[in-house]
Parts: sequence; structure tokens; C-alpha cells
Amino acid sequence: MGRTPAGETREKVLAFVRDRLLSGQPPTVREVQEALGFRAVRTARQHLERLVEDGRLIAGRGRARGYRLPGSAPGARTVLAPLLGRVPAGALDEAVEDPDGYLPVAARGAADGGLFALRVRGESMTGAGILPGDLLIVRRQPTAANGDVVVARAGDEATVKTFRPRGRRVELRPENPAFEPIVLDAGDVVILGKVIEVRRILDGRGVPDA
Amino acid sequence: MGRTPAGETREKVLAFVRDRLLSGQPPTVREVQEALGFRAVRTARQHLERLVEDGRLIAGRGRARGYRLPGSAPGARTVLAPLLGRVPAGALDEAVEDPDGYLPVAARGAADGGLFALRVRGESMTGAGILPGDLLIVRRQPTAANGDVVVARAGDEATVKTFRPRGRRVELRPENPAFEPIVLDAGDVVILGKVIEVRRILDGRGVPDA
DNA sequence: TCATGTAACACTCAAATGTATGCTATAGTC
DNA sequence: GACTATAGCATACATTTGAGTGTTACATGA
Repeated sequence: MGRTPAGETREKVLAFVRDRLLSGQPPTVREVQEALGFRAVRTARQHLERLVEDGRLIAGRGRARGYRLPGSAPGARTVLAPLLGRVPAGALDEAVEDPDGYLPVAARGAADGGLFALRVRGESMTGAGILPGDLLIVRRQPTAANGDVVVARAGDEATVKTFRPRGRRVELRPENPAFEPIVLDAGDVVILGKVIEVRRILDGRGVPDA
Repeated sequence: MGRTPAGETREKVLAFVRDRLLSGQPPTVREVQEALGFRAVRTARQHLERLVEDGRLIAGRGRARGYRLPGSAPGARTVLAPLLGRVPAGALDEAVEDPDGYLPVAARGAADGGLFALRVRGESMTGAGILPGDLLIVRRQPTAANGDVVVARAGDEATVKTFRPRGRRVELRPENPAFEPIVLDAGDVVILGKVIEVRRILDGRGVPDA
């Protein structure tokens, strides 16, 4: 195999590794070799070493499939949030284990492991630009600040509403005049998480499995 | 180490593996062993085998760190859409090379390389649930179907509107009664792409650099 | 021309890691 | 008690995979 122009191959190596990392399947050196068509493992490894030197990859000294994206790299901070078929009536953990798919989310720092996604049912939040069928990215947390859009469970029912503390009571306020606010004792409301992102798919192809 | 109640440990194993997979770092059998405090590799592996039997995990026969979550098809992956600071007045390609950041997008199959993202300015589309500050994922394409939300350039100005062909003319219709539709000759409108997804960040931390 | 740097190859070794065999113990059931 | 299933342990083995040594070839600039 002949030489290729300087740097060109290395970009392809990085692109391959990055794609694999984003899809959750870190490659081995030999997989890089095969993907790029090298006949020698060493060639793939040299490119990887250079990328590490240049700070464009992070090596995992000795560990299998140990390459990672550095924090400054595009996509380094992407996590996958499981899409739950319905707002869980029971324990959240159980629902997370049987998701309808996963949504890639730009990590925001802490607590990224506690993300999940839900599909909106009903029109109670249209005033906040949250329409039926929208996908909500939710960060699991047991408390919320005034004005947060939260996923909360009141009794057996789980809903998405704006959180408004009212002394010892809590108002779960819809953002649609056609709906009535729910006011309950604070003890009767369980906050499952805070909505941190709203997504709407417009091209009708829905959400892929992963 | 004594016995634990039936099934209890296995749930912890699954939770551990799932967290690792979602964070992009598939664990080895021995990492599972250590995380759960087993003294034997075999114990961890037995739990993993059972989870695979039950269809709650997918094994990667022989490969290192080969466990996957079911439902995550091998082909399904995440692509990164460059976030353009402003709707480009000139060539799109130039703007793509200097993005403000990247948004992870679930790949939809074809043309994933032609995605970019924009931030919404103005309130002309609020009726479609597109608010100022929202992020739009756009697929580059030179044509559109009736009713598509498109990014189009009319003269020097680029806007987001609903696309309505009107014979030889084209209506770019805002979804807000306070705004007037733009009607132009088809030749005077350049369609830059179709909006395939709308996103709204609610937690005020914006978009990461990466 | 010579030195230097990059790209690529062939081969080897060692560590990481998946897989297997065999054993002990507890709990429940017939 | 005998039988069965689950949870767990210790050890060994085989494959996968990262890491190392040495060589060839092609540019480019001093």
C-alpha cells in the first residue's frame, strides 16, 4: 500500500474512532486497521498515537478499546438518555430498564447518568411551547425550583407541569388556560425530575432505536 | 461472601452495565466483578449470561467489552450537527467550518452528513411551537414539500418559514398572525434546508462548546 | 546528496479479557 | 431426606487486543 498525502489518513482515522465512540462501541486498534485498510496493526496504532500526542484523542494505557475523546472534542460529552414509553407509574428504575430507544444528549456536566426521556401526551403545556408528541429530556432530581418544568407524580398519575411552591402546598400548573392547576400538599407530590430540554421531530421518521 | 436474595444482585449488575454503556464505556466482565464485589470472575459472568438469556443484554461473543443494550442496533448512531452562529448570508459550507458548537443528533439514515443547526431569532414561528432561542436541526436540501418548515434565503436575508408553493411563486409563511407572509417568484427563493427537529434548552446552561 | 520526517509493513510479545471446568453452600419443594 | 435451582468461589485456559522492535519507501528541505 502506497503513501497517502500527509495528514489525510489521520483525519479518517479520527473520524472512524469518533463515530465508533459516539455509537457507544469503542474500536480496537485492529478494528481501526481493518476499517482503514492497513495491512499492519502498527500503522493504525501509529496514527492513534499521533492523535493522542496532538491531544485529539485520549489513550487508555493498556485497556482494551481504551481510546476516548478529549473534553474539547466534538461529541465528547454526549450521553444517551433512555426513552421511556410512558411516564412510569411505579419506580423509575424499572422503567429505565426497558426503554423504547435512546436519545443522544449533549452532556451538561454532573448527573448525566440520571437523564431519561419522555414523550408528551396531552396539551396541558402548549403555552410553554411543549406540544403533544414532543420529547422531553429529564434530569432526575427530587426537588425543583420555582418555575421549573417538572415531571411529577401526584398519586398514581405522572404529569408534566410547571412547579410552583405555595408554602406547605405545591401548585402544579399547566401552561394552557383550558386546564386547571393542581394544588396538593407537598407531601403528596413526588418530583421525578426536571425537564431540561424539549425536542420535536418534524420529519416523521420518529426516533431510532439507538 | 454470602448469598443475596434471588434476583437482587442481578438487577445491580444490569444497572451497572447499563450505566457504563450509556456513558460510552462498556465494562469488562472483571470490571463488573469488581464493581459488585464478587471474588470470582465466574460469578459476574454468570449474572451477565443470565441477563443475556433473559434478553435484557446482548452479548458480543468473544469480543472485549462486548455487551450491548438490546434495542440499540449496530447501525444506529449519533452524528454531530454544527451549530452555526447565524443563518449564513453566503455559502453554507463556509459557515459550517466555523461552528459555535455541535449538537448530537440521532442519525436518521441518509444525508446525515448534511445536517446543521441554527438558533431561532424572532417570533415569526411561535404558532408552530418554535420560540426565540430554540435550536433547529436542519437537513440541507434544495427543495421542499408543501408544509415543510424550511430555512430559506430570499435575497440577502435568511429566514425560517413554512414552505407553501403557489404555482410559479412561493409563499414563505410565518406561523404567527402578527407577521406577513412573504410571496416571491420561485427563482428568487433559495431553499437551504428543511427543519427536521426543534430543540429548546430549559436549564439555562446552553450548548457546550464541543 | 544527505538528513529528516512521515507513511506503511511484517513480526513478536505480553497484558487484558472472555470462556470453561469443577466445587461449596443455602433455600425451597416434593 | 432427596432433588433442584440459585448464588458464589477458585483456578485454569484461550482469544482478543495493546504494545514493542525492526525495516522499507517516499517525500521535502538543507
